[in-house]
Order: sequence, then structure tokens, then C-alpha cells
Amino acid sequence: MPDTFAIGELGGRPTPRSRPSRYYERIGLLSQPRRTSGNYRAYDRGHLNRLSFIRRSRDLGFSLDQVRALLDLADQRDRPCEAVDEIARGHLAEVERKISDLEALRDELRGMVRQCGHGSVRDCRIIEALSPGDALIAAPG
Amino acid sequence: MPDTFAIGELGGRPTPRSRPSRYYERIGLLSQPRRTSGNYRAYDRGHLNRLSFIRRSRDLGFSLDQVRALLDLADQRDRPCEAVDEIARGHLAEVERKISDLEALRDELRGMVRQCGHGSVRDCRIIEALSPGDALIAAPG
DNA sequence: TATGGACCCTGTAGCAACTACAGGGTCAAG
DNA sequence: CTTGACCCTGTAGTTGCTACAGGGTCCATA
Repeated sequence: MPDTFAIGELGGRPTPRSRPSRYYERIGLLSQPRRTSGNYRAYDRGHLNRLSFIRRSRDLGFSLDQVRALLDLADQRDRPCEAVDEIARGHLAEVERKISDLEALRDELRGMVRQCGHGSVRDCRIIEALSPGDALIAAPG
Repeated sequence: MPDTFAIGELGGRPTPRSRPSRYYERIGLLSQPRRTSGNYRAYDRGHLNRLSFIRRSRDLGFSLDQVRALLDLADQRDRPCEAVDEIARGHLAEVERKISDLEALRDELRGMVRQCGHGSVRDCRIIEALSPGDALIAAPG
């Protein structure tokens, strides 16, 4: 294993998971790496670790703001971890809320789809479910 | 009930649900309404119906592209409603996929949060769960 | 009549978190 | 020495709006 890495060597190929790193650098989430003589970014192990932390957090659905806070906290090893816990709990609560919202949506969509009579649009229960009482008469154009 | 409506009279107050209508008009989802002598938009019942359709679809999580397709279909009353059914089923499938993704996320977050020992960041299981093996050493700045 | 406030107009910029592209430079292999 | 894969920068696009600046309109009240 080398101790610096080009941008294309970050994350698993073939997905170019390396690309966001430039974005993270721009918004100050990742420090600017050394450059080679040809002005290529040369990431070190620290960058890799930090990037891996960011990716894992993103995969868990944390926002970049939350990731930033988590990274700041991770750097202050002596502080109590309450703040970390709070961020995680907050995110969990939001995920749970999203799930129940989507479940309600799913149930409504299922109801609509189940009613489809496979006739013409005129009799379509789905369109009907979406429509107000009157006909639709204001198409653009 | 009047037969034209100012932009502020659309949708329920106090939320200004009227605002998106200008956006819908711009992207061609809603036809351009008549204007009063003072250049105010004067929506008619057709606009109201169409807007209501859009809002209901949006509330159910359909994208504006899907809404556009649904509206096009709704206008062609003689066509079979298969295409409508397909859009709805596709959306339902996506919602179901999102739910299961979020459930997996939720479970992982719950596991992390449960393990929090309320000690210092150094021993934080949440940070640990997010971290790769090595220490984080590439803070920006 | 003046004026205040609520509403409306336009166009542009901003949000999240990237992705894609244009137009160029670098580098290693053949 | 050329080819092709990679890298660089900066900008614009994505979704579905919202917010704002800078102005106009309209109605009621003083």
C-alpha cells in the first residue's frame, strides 16, 4: 500500500466515488491535499480515513452539516460524547418520521393501484383519485 | 364563488401554497392565466382544478415529470389507462424501495445509538462505528 | 388627496449534494 | 512522438421550489 493516493484511487472503482472529494475539499470538509509536481492531488492516509468517515456517515443518511459536526466532535477526543449521541438520535428520529410518512404514502398508492380497472382513462380510478370534482380544462399551450 | 381568482386565493391560507403556481407556469405545467388590467394573474376554475391535481400528486410523492405525464394522460380521455397504472406502480415500487432502505438505515442507527456509553468522545461507539481503523488526522485548515 | 399596507409583478439567486461538461494539462506506454 | 487514460479548473445543471430586491397596483382610511 502506497502512502499517497491519486483521486482516482479513492473508494471503490468502478463508481467514481472519488469525485465528491473535490466538493468536500471546496466546502472545507476535507483538507487540501498535497500536490504532485504535475498539480495532481496526492491524498494521504489521513484523507482516506476522513473520507471514509464521511462516506459512511453519508451512507447512513447524515447531512453534510451533521457530518461536519460529527467530524469536529471526533477530533475532540476528551469531550463527552453527548453531542454525538444527540446528532445520531436526531437523525434516527428523522429517519423514523420519514419511514412513517412513506408508509402512509405507500398505503394510499396501493389503494389507488388496486382500484385500477384497466379501462380507458375516462374511467381511470387513479386519475379520478387525483382529480378534483370538475374536469381538467386548463392544459398549457 | 367568483369565477377567477388571484394568486393569493389559491390553496389554503395561511400557507402560501399559491407560490408554486408561478413556477408551474414557468415550466409549462400550468397554462398562463388571463391578466387583469393591472397585470395580475386571474386564474379560472380550470387552473384551480389543474393545480389541485398537481398538488395532490405532489403530496403523493410523484415527481413533476410524473405529474406532467399524468396530466397529459388525463387530457386524453379515450386512451387506455395502462400508462397511468404504470406510472403509479413505478412510483409505488420506488416508495417501497425507499422504505426498505430507510428501515435498514434505522436499524443500523438504532444499533449505534443503543451502544452509546455516554463517556468521552474517545470511547464513543458512534464515532467508532463511523470511523475506519486508523485515527482521523486530516482535519481541514 | 395622500398615504399606508397588503397584495402583486419580474427576474435572479439560493438551497443539498453532488454530477456533467468544456477546455485544457500530465503522464506512462508503445 | 503519439495515443489514451487520467487529472486540473471553473461553470452550469439537477429537483422543486423559496427568498429576495426593486418595483407596481389596489383599496381603505385619515
